[in-house]
Amino acid sequence: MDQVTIKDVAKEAEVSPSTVSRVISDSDQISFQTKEKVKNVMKRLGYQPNAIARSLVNQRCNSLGLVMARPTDRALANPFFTDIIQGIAAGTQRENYSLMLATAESYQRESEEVLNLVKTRQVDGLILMASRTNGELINNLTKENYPFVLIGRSQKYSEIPRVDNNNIKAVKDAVTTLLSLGYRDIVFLSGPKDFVVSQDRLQGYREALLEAEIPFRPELINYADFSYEAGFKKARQLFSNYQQNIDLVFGADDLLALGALRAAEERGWQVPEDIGIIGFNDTPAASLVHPGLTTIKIPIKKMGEKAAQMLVKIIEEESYQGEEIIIPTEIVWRESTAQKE
Amino acid sequence: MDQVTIKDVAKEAEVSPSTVSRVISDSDQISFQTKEKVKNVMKRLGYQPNAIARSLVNQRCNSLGLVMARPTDRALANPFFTDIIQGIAAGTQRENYSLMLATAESYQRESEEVLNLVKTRQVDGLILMASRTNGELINNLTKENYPFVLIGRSQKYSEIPRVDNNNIKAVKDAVTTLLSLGYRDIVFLSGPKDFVVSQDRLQGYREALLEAEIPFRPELINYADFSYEAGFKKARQLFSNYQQNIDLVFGADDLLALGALRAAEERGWQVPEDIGIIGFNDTPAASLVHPGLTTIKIPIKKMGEKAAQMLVKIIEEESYQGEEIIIPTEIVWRESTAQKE
DNA sequence: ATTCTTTATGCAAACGTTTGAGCAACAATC
DNA sequence: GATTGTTGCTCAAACGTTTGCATAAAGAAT
Repeated sequence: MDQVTIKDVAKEAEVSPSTVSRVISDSDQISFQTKEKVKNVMKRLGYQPNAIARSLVNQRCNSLGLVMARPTDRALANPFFTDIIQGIAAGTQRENYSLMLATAESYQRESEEVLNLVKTRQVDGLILMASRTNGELINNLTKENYPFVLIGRSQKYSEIPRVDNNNIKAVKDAVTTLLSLGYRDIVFLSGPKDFVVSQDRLQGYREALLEAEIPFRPELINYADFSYEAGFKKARQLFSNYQQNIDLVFGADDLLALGALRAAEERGWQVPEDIGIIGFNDTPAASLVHPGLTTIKIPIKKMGEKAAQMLVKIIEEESYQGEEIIIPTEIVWRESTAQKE
Repeated sequence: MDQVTIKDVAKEAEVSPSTVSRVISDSDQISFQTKEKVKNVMKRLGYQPNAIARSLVNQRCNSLGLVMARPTDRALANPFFTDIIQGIAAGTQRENYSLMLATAESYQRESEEVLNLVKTRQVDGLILMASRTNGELINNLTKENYPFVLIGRSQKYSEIPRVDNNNIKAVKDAVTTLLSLGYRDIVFLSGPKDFVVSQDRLQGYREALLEAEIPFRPELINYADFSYEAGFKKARQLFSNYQQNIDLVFGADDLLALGALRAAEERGWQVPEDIGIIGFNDTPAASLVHPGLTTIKIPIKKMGEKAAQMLVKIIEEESYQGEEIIIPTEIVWRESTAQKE
């Protein structure tokens, strides 16, 4: 319980504290014999350098901060949350840093938490989730030249260290492939308009149609919250309005797609025979439902790892200012889509 | 970027650093006028006390450590993980502590990570997940009187600060109710034998039968990994072996129950008409499948909060040694079970 | 024998706080 | 006018490290 300090080790080994310190850092100013002697004592006493004291003199604490809002829209945050944290934790660890996790009740308070961490010097840098991240905050951090990395995309700030996936391309590629499978009348079930992800995914859809020279039908674009219920309701309504003229539902999130799946089932439509369905994110549930949901998988964990890695590099390498890393996505084909004859 | 220190504030306010410090702690040794003057300067310079320096002198860093293994059995960890972290984070924050998150690749390395955090004094106390937590580790921490709280239950060590739910009672109550609904031949799909949760849940099942004086049929007890696939395979096999003689499947985890649901569907059995199904944990997917899965919900988030709260109390109150907090569970009735006529 | 290098170590200051002890200045008591 | 008490502040040590500089010892070069 009582802490063994460098002085205890020094006394026991009959050297000065500075010598012990230099043994720890494996300085070549210390003779082999002394090193051995000191190392033995350290082991015997179970000595571990006090990280706090170290941080104080080094002016660096070897820890990264992750700030996440934990608001009510749990549905969106959930699968993402797990993987992103795991990834970041893994990356952080690999770089021999610690991870401080701060959460905030709201997006607004998120900034306060961030600033608190920063100002009190509890972390050397920050990983921020882009979802709706406060623009002012990012501005401030940039201005102060404070190390940070963004996960995701913030519309207003493009020249910023970040790791992301290309939502536009992911959807565009998927839709293009779906068109080649024979689908033509594709409903797009988008998330809320004010999310950058929503806008990007929708754009991918439009670009694919444009390229394939398929006329764009505005009534097929629909907005809903990122939730199962919202997807269900919207899909049900769509199905009854346009039943003759749609053959696939593209959900901008798996939850939306799962809602649509349920709506199809309710209507007695066979999936994929009567209508195809595709989602986004490869939520765990996507593989558990029946038929399995075709979806687009983002390697979220890897994104977290990359972010941590990049942040450490920004912190440690004076000249490195960060970059934009785009992680490729992948379509996971399951039974909810098929080749149309 | 450059840090504003207490000395800068002192100089600017024409007082000594100690005075500034006492203003921060709102000591009554400082006059109202001086306090105001100093506070103004602090605000003007944007001063925030350096947490590291503070920790060094206080011998306390105001942060809690959470160590989690992130092994391959992602399925089990997943829904739990999210909520537990959110809860712990919320609790930690409310107590004005920070949260350090360390993950380990394996259960074995979990101990190393823990000891590292502890020895280097990066945290004031630990929250441990019980799943398979290393017994030796717990022994050591207890012996050293190092503050920690366990979430879940470790069989060997009962007199330990922890927050948990009562798995035995939860299952027993559920089974008792199910019996009263008319179910009688209940398959129990257990998790791996070496998990304490598995054993407890199974025991709840047996106690309920015993109390209702229903003969125990050993062939109805089956073990599987906590996974969807394992549940599916086991259930499929059971269904073909005992199709006349079972009317409900109790999955010790939602994934197992979902697998069983799928197996029933494959066989063309109607749920709940032909067979009832119940799970455990109220995984997000439980409400997304059709029919909705009846399940037992643990308020995981609340458990995390309680754990954080208790840990802080242990740290701060000399005399308080912690306690055992049992959080009640709740049955969530959905369509996969019904009153049998 | 003297000076110069080299090697191995110790000294002391610094990092930014907190806090017990000390001390002026003034008021209250006799 | 001396004594005591109170108020409001400052001084300096301490927390456990790291690191630039000084220095002692030993050997090499003159």
